[in-house]
Parts: sequence; structure tokens; C-alpha cells
Amino acid sequence: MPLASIDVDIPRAATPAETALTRRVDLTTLRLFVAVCDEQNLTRAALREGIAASAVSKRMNDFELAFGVTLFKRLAKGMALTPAGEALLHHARVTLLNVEKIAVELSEYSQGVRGHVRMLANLSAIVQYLPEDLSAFFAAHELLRVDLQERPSGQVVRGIEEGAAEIGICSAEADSRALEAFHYRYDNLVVVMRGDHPLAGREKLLFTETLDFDHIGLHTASSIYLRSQYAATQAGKTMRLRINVPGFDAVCRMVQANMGLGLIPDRAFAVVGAGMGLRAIPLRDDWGRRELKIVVRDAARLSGTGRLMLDYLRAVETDRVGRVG
Amino acid sequence: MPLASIDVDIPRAATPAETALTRRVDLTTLRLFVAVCDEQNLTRAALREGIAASAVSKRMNDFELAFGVTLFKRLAKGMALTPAGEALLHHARVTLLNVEKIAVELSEYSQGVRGHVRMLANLSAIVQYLPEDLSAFFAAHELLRVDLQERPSGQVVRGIEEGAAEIGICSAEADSRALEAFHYRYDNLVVVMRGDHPLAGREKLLFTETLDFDHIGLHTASSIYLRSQYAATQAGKTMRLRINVPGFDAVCRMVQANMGLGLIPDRAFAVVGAGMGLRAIPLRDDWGRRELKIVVRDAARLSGTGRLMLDYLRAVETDRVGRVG
DNA sequence: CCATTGTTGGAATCTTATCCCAACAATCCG
DNA sequence: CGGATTGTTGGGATAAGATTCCAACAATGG
Repeated sequence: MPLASIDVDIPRAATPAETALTRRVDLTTLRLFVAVCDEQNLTRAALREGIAASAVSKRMNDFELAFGVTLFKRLAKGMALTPAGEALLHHARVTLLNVEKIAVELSEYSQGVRGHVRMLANLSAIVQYLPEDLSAFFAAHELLRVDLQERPSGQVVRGIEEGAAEIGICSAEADSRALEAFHYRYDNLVVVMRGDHPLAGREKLLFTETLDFDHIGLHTASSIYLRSQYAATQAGKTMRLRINVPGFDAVCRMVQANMGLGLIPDRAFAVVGAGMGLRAIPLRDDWGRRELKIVVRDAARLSGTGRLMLDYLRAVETDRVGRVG
Repeated sequence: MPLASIDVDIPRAATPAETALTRRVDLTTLRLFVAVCDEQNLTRAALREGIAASAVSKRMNDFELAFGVTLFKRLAKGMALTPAGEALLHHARVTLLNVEKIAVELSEYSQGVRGHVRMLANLSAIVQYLPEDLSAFFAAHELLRVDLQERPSGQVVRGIEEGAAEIGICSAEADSRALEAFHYRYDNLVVVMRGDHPLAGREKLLFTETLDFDHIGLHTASSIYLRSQYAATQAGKTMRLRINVPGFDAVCRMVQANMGLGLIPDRAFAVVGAGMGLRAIPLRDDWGRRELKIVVRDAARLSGTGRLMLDYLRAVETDRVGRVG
């Protein structure tokens, strides 16, 4: 069918000839190449890199010869890229960026750093839990470093599978396929309201009990918003929405302005809603208790630092359970 | 605030010392380094790379000296990585992978290829439109190549912003911020049913008209499912769901088995539902007409091949409008 | 049509990686 | 316990390759 016929991303093995070609690439050449592209002028590029122009010329020509391609259109007024040159330029840039990362990271080690962990996490974890957890982790392990990137849950799983990072944190509902998964945190939704709201005296709430009042919605793509819509549907009722706003903080401000009830995670309320004189009442419905999980490719083969981080993250919730309430 | 205190991903400029260190990295050293890591043994690594063991030893020692780090724990029975070594190993691997890509891509050019475009697209576009559109594009331009990766709409936007690819295709509802956006396709939802269904004679349908019949739902996280739930809520009704299934093809099979009505994109029906003797009736509601858009960073600065692809994709819908029906 | 700008070629030089051989350290095992 | 084995490191000679300088060359632009 059509999908199979697309000539895209075929991960074929490198032929022997290509293996040999790989060795003809070197970083100096790539560096000079991007310099020439930047300057569109071989002479200026040579100047910038502190080398003779003829040496740059030779390197570029040798490279073109080795691969049998033309990288530049030699114009009277400098050099312009061919399509092959553009393709190379992109890869050369990311390669050099990577090399820079190597230099930076290793010089951190030379200054005393003892370990790195690469992590991926979804927004919910990054906003609610990781600031506190990582701060505490760093306090206990000053000489460790973390590279953290934000991605949606599905992409977190993909990244861990591909080895882009060692440890991932994502929604427990995401399919983590062959990865090992551990519980990280429960994420309790709370109903946020002013102290003078009719429901303000309650200890717990069912979502359906809130449907007789106005609501403030999160943006329409958020999972909380979608899930609460679904719950209302299941109950055969409709949410009365006064407005949709983009962030947890905005929800709290709207609540304060007496626009209605808000529905946000408890930890988010602790961070953005504190000191606003609002009341946050936990939701009793089971879908109000969402779970974040930790995913790794193989816990037994984690780096030392990765192992340390994994153990720390797995233990952190129970250590603080009193404060999470 | 907690977020600011995390010591993560600080993109500081490289110091002059680090710039100098960058030049001490070279690909041969990296290649030898991963060989040593793979083999956990310097001698075998040297053998594998066809070079004298002492040469490898020298390179490793010089490298360690240059960066002031220890990469290996020299054990009697070979070499084991230190944390610094592990950090280097990861970056070395991706760097070498990149270099391999350079070699592969350039040798394609040497064999006649005339241009590359890197693209990102969401699943919807990849399943429904790109197979056909790209096939047609390749038919017209044999010597061009496309690198296509699947990502959710939000990540498509991010990837284009970061320059990971030139052209992105995502939902029109995704926020494309500063990117240039162009219309790509309308994605019309159709109600799928057996020929003997009471509604089978209709030309068009409002979603509310279908709510008196059983439905087959897509998986609960799909945007079609969520959107239809929402529409039911807005109408003050409830969808009567017989079952939730994971894919467009499964929906069609369930419809055929007389389980109820299905709601899927028209193009998906054309691909998976053809020849099943089913009827597909367009939805009249405005949310039944979803849009896919093309995003680029700067259409004026696209590569030649990128420009060609953009123009092609922008024109393709109207060229085929008769067939899209 | 000559001056200017910019790229390329060649020969000499110099740097530097590699090789080979030997030394050395640490286990293994009889 | 001690020689054999396995594996890493050091030094000097060699060989390979990159850089420099200078000159030639091509193509605009006034």
C-alpha cells in the first residue's frame, strides 16, 4: 500500500565503501566548511579560522573529490552552496554542536563534577514535582548534573527507547511498551474556589457535585480539560464554562475574580495558588488521581548516576508524603 | 521560585578555553574510544580498528590529559568506564552516527541525487495524505529525497523552530507561534455505516442526528473521540458507545459487523474502508472539518528542494479536489 | 583594460600519528 | 610460589599528511 512505497528513512546498513568514506570526514574540515558557508567566502573563512586560504581551498577540494560531490558553486564573488552543500551544512552544524557538548561536559568533569544523568519528563512533572525533587537531589549530591528536557508523555517513552536519555517521567497512562516502569507520584486534582463559595466547607468532592456551578476551563487541548468534559458527558450533564484560560496560575486568578471553580493538580495549586486566600478541595473521583511513572530501558544497566537518581525518585514520594497531603 | 533554581540545561556560551578544547576532539579518537568501550579492552579494540595497540593507548592518554579527566578505570582485566567516560561515550556515539549520515547522504549525491528535504509531520498527515502526495512528488522528481519523521503536532512546531527540519505538517489548531503557516488539507470526518442503516440514504449529517444510534469509539485518547464526546455534551446528549477500538481499520470492521456507526476521516476511509461495502456520509458540523497546515521557519530562506516541496504541497489539494470529495 | 577580489596549484617545511619493540603490572594456574 | 599469560604503556624511528608562502589565474567593476 502507499505507505510502503514511500522512499523515506530506510535504515540500510552502511556499505564498506561508506565505512571507508566515514573516515575521510574530519572535524577540522567540517569546521572550515561551515566557516566558508557562513562567510560565503573562502578567504574570510580562512582569516576567521586563523589558517592560510590555500589550506582551506585544498581541504574543500580534497573533500569534494573524496565524496565525488560538488559542495559549492564557485562564483566570481565568493562561494554559494549546492544542494549537496546544504545537506552537508546541516549535518556539519549538528555534529559540531555535539562536539562542543563533549568539550563542555568533559571540562565540567575536570572541575570536579562526578556524574551526569539525561532525563526526559512531561510538563506536568516538570512543573509540579521536579523542581523540588531535583533541588533536594542536588543538595545531597552537589557534584552531579542533570540534563532535563520537556516532552509529551508519548515522546518521553520514545526518547528512552531510543537511548536519548536514561530516565523518563511520563503519565502512567502512556504505553511504555518494553520499558521498565516504576511509580513516581500521584497527581491529585483539586477543585479550587474562593472561601465564600457554597462548596467551600466540604472535605472532599465528587466532580458531579461541582457541575451545578460555573467552571473555569484550562485550554481546550489540556488533558485535564478533556477528561473533565468526558466525565460530565458520562454523568449526562454539561459543564458550565465561563472561560478557558491557558495556565494553572491563570485559573487561580480567575477563581479569585469570582469567575467560577477551577480544576488543577494539587501540587500546582501549592505552587501558584498559595497565598491567594483560595480553598482547594480534593476530588474523590478515581480519575482525579492521576499517576506519573518513571520509565527506564533497563534498570540493571543504568549508569551509576542514573541508578542513584532512579532510587532517589522512587523513594521521594513516601519520604514526603506528609507534605503532599 | 523552585523552577529557576534547577541547575539544568543552562545554555551558557563556550569559554575560550572550551573553544580551544573543542579542537582537541577528533573523530578518530572518538571512534577508537567507542571501540575500546565496546571491547572493554584496548588491545582488541586496536585489532578491530586495524591499528597498533600502543597508538590507541597514546590517543586515549593524550585525550585524558588534554581534558584533565580520567575516562577509564584501568583494571588488570581490561578497561572500565568512569562516569566521565560514560558521558563521553553517549556523545561520541551520536557524533559518529551523525558523521555516518554525512557519508551516506553525500554518497547519495555522488550517485545522482539532486536534493534533500527534512520533514516532520503528525500521524494524521502521514497516514492519510503523505503516502499519496509524496509518491506523486517522487514521480515528478526522481532524484530528490525526503527524510520524514513522525511527531505530535506540538513537537512538529518545536522541531521546525529549532531547525531540525525544514517543513512541518501539523494540526491547524497547534500554535505555530512565529512560524509561517500555510493551508495543507482539510480533513473531513465521515460517518461510516452499513448500507442497510437507517441513515444510509442521507447526503450529509449533523452529528446530533447520529446520537440516537449506537457508536463505535476510537481509543479514548484520540482527538476525534474526545471532540465527539464534547459535541455530544454541548448538545446535552450522550453518545451510546458499544465499544472502543484502537484504529481506523478496526472501526470499519466493527461497522461491518453491525456494531454501530463509526466516525473517521474521509481519507482514512478511502484507504482502509474501501471495498467493504460501507457507506461514508460527510459530517456537516464545522468541527467535522479539521485542517492540517504546513509550517516553515521562513519560506523565503528555504533550500531549493524545500521550496519545491512547499509549493508542491500547497498546490496538491486543489489539484486533486475532485478525488478528495 | 587594468586594478581588485578571490580561488587554486606547487614545492618546501613542519607537525604529528603510527609503527615496532620492549618494558611493565597484574592476574592465572599449575 | 613463580613462571606464563594477558593487557597497557613508553620511546625512538619512520612515514604520512597538513600548512605555509608565493605565484598564477579567473572574473568582475569601474
